[in-house]
Amino acid sequence: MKMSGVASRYNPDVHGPKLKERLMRDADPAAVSAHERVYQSLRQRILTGGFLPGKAVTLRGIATQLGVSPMPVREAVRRLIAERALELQDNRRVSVPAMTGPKFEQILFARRTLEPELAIRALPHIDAAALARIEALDDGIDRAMASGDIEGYMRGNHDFHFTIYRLADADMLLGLTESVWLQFAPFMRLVYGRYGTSKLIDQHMLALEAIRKGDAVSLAKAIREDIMQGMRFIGEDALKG
Amino acid sequence: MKMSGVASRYNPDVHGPKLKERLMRDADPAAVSAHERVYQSLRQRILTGGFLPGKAVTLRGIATQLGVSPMPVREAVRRLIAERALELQDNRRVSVPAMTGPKFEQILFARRTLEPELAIRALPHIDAAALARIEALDDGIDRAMASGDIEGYMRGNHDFHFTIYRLADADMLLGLTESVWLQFAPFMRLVYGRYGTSKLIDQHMLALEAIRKGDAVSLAKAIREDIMQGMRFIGEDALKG
DNA sequence: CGTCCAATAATGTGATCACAAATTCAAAAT
DNA sequence: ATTTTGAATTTGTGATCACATTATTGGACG
Repeated sequence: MKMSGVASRYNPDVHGPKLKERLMRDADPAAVSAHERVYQSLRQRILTGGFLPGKAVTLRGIATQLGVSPMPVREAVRRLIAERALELQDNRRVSVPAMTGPKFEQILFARRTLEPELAIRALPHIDAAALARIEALDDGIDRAMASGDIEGYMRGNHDFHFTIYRLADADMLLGLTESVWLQFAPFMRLVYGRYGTSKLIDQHMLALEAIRKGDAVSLAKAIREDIMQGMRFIGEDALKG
Repeated sequence: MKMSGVASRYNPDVHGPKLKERLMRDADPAAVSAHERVYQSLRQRILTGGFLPGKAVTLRGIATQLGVSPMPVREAVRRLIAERALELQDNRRVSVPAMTGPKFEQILFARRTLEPELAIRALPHIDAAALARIEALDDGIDRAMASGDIEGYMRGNHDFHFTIYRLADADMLLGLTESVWLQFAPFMRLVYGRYGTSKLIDQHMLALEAIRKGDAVSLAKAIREDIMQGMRFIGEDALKG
């Protein structure tokens, strides 16, 4: 077995306590740690609904899939547990937590409170270039919806919102909001998986219009209604089904 | 050197890859993992201002202090970084992050938004026994203030607020709020350390009164004003000094 | 054909090892 | 006396090992 390829890829064979010949470290100055890569990978997968809630996830399993040792996975998973994206069950197994009625309601409160605020703060910083990027993202969402690409839709929707929110230059509030998204995203996927994207309505038009006019009040309202529409869609179905 | 003592305490000497004779595991059914103990310990220390912002913290140093190997410390620290209680600097060092003007303002927004809501939700669940506990905590705060016990004051203040908030039965919002507290607590300590507790005013009277009356509006207002008073105290000083 | 139960495999946790990068510190040079 | 430099130490990261605990499997018994 040849097993060459990317230099930084993990290969169990060549390691050991007495190992003299180390694998090449890429001298890239912007090199990022393995657990950071694992974290980003898991995070993206959670946000696009790649894990079934309740289904146990194993450290060694992920490690093998991602081509790293179990160690960086442990750190990434620990981080995601802290962000409540993952849950440590009583039998020490890790999984995406299930949704409950009270939790759903609290998420809704947090979103309604935080996200319009972020949008309002972002508004003054949205220049023409940023607006173009956001519009392009919305086009991508429409395409994903039309072709029934659930994963693409979810990624686009996330990027649409957070491209705006990031411009608010409010790191601390942004962090809270990211944690909230990690907690409901897996459930969006469940619902969409059942009904497809045909029933989705692009609610972003009003938000874009408000941005173009520089109208903060309308923008906040548009974001709030986008949240309410999407979450009601989940809330009606997922909790009962 | 005798080095006996608690069975679960870590002793570097007796370990090794080939070790046959393992140290006794306590058969306690409620046994908690080492990284959980480390996490709670570090968390409490952060909340009472036990770390100087910006000052680097070393994994091995904490490990030695707490009598564990570096491994559980890594997991606990990773978790605290995710909660933004600690920060990973670009040189890979970890420390309590510094306060900035924008961050302070965002924390204030989050607190004003989340904590009155938690208090309102808690109110219906505060029975006589719970009220007595909360009053006892307030007495403890007064004693700590009178004796200039900064650490005791901070712990009491945290317990006062979170004993109420926990009764809201709103885990998700509680988690967001805990992250927020971890981010400003170290700074409270800095200010109090400079001026002592003499200037502190116990703002909890109004909150207790509102609880006794079952008046949600007054309770929310009292919490909001408690936050504003405490944070203004920090904001005026810490950012300029 | 379903139900226990023992044996086996897999998993999370804690510990140690190895190494590169960062920090520290002391001696040499200016 | 201050700066520079280079060696030695410290630190974070990734990997592997060991073990208790939890799942899973496979066959014996009803």
